[in-house]
Amino acid sequence: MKKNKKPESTIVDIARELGISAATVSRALNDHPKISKRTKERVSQKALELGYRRNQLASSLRNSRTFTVGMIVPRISMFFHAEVISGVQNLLHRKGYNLIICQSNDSDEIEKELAATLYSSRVDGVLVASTLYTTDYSHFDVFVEKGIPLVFYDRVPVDPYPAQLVEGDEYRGGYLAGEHLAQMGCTRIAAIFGLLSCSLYRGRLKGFKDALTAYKLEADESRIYFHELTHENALKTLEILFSTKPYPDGLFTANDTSALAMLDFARQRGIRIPEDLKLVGYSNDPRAASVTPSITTIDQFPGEVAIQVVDALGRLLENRTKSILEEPRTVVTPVALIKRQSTNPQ
Amino acid sequence: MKKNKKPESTIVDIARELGISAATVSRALNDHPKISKRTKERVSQKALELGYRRNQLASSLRNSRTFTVGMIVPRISMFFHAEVISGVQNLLHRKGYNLIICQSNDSDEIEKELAATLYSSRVDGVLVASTLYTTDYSHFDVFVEKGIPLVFYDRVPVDPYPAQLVEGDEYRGGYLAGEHLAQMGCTRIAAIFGLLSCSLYRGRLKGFKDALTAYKLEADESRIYFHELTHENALKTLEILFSTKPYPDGLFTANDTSALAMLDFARQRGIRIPEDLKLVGYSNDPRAASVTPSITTIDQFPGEVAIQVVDALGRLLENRTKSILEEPRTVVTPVALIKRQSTNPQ
DNA sequence: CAATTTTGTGAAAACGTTTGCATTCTCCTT
DNA sequence: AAGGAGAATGCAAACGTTTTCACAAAATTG
Repeated sequence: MKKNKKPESTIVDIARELGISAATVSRALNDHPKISKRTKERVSQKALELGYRRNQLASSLRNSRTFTVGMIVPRISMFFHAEVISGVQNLLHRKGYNLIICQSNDSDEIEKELAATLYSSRVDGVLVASTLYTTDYSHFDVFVEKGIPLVFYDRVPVDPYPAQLVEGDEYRGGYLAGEHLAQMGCTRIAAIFGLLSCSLYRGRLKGFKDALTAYKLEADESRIYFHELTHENALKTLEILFSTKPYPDGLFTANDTSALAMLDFARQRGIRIPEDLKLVGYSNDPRAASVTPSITTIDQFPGEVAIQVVDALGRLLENRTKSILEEPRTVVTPVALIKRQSTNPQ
Repeated sequence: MKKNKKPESTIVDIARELGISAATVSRALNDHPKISKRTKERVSQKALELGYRRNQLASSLRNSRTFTVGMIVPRISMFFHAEVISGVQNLLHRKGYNLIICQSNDSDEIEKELAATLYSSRVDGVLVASTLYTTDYSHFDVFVEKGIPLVFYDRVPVDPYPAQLVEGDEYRGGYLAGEHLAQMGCTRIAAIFGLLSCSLYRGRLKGFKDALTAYKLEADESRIYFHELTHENALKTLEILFSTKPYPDGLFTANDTSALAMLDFARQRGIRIPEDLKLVGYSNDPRAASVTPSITTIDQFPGEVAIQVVDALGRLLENRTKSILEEPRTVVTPVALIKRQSTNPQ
């Protein structure tokens, strides 16, 4: 199937055919007020006829605006991130922006590389949920220096960084979880968090501890674990937690994958949930709703996060055209406790 | 925080500082063989010093290669698609390509728009899982005409279309499901499919019917339903299916969401699974594994789909540089039956 | 040592679009 | 009728890079 690729037609082609200048064609296509109605009609007619499509590259080069936004996420297929991406993409599309998606696979090396590529592509703005291990954010400096809108969300820099931040109310999430377990009568509460290098878990831990304190339960440090929140890691920790009596009667895991691991472990060891142990997860992963017993968890409202992220970006994009730069600002998105069977004594 | 955006430095700046020509700088940066080692070193040294980053726009405009691939999917957050996107993004990144993601939200109007935008952005290739309703594929003609690599996957054109196709083995998936239900002793087998406008369900239906026939079970048309596969729709259909005895003793749903709906319905109506009814879903959604009873389903190996898609695209991209165009070709990716509790009589 | 090849570099054009400024033409105004 | 205003368009430069062609200098050859 030999294809004779037609060459792309340009405004120059249109101009030639119509016997006018390329400048006029350009203005006509952009609905410039000084161009006569008649010319505009002739131009758009001819454009259609020749199958003309604007070359966005050339346009962007000239205007230094690409109408493209870059997004770096740790893993596209994680439920929360997939939802945020989906929301962001829809919102940006409405504003006439494209979205370049990159995933760091939670490697800060790759993250660096991606930042460089996005800069090369001269994106108009960048959205980042960084890796769990990013502590040095200097690979984003180039965007700050060049005044390119930069928004961090979810996993945000721990130390002050001159960019917009959109973060979940991690403290409240942790607090709600701890409070709920306390209210349900747990006294030996254990918890599993991710590494504290990541902003997420710092907040959750603090909120969790404060809740226990508020309920006159000392947070027992020996029952709090920190590691990457995978299914396997969770099982290992649970082995330890349930190796010596008294067993914990409440468990907060900082993601739902670990909570699901607890369910497996419980089934295998004959631990009854919620009777013997009450369980709270985090993220409101769809699986948490469909397992038996369903898992009490903290919803992060990814749709709302998407809205806030795009909103913050939008403000920056507008300000940039006015070349006013905004103060770094932090937006906190809500969380909510979703009560389910795993903490419900009937 | 007023920022004086530094202007971006260009190869011309480097050239000026070094007292050489821009052409030489360009060649040095691209590791052109004719440039002396010494010059290359001086250039890359100075580039680093000035914080130079290639302007990909200008480069692309000149070379008419953007190293960007566009991808149109119905919904980013659907499990299967999120997995494919994730795989594709990783593979493309390794090849030095960026990925622009677009979601059609299953609207063919939006799909059209997105195709036009991607063309405007002069992507080097396009990957498409079309909407459930796309029957007219002419908005992709522009890519075919201009010889831009185009790969359809998952939801592919039903009628012949001159592009590469990567589709799951839908026939086999349907067959495996029907066969398994038959082997487990079901005799009154019902099924719920999506609309037959979509390639997916045609294949699954045919395979399913053939399996029943092979097991001497006539496929009872009155027990086969077609509609958009949402939770609510499934419940409505189930109301009908379970309104008159004899009730079905086997059910195949063409996605897992509907299978989960069946689980809810069963719980509510006191139908025991698998004792009273055996259930097979499709897609191997993570929820299918974690519910009780866990749901037997068909895995589509999204990772493998990603590999095949990128492979097909890769061949096209290479051929394009040699300006040989490949015959349209169809690759079929495997599926597998994952047996779980919903069909397992202890 | 002259002739030839090789090596390294530069000048300029090109990619397709946008835009500041200039220009033409028409239509008023006094 | 001269001058001015306004409308519609054109000219040419610019965005930053790559590449063809040409050319000088250096190295090789006989």
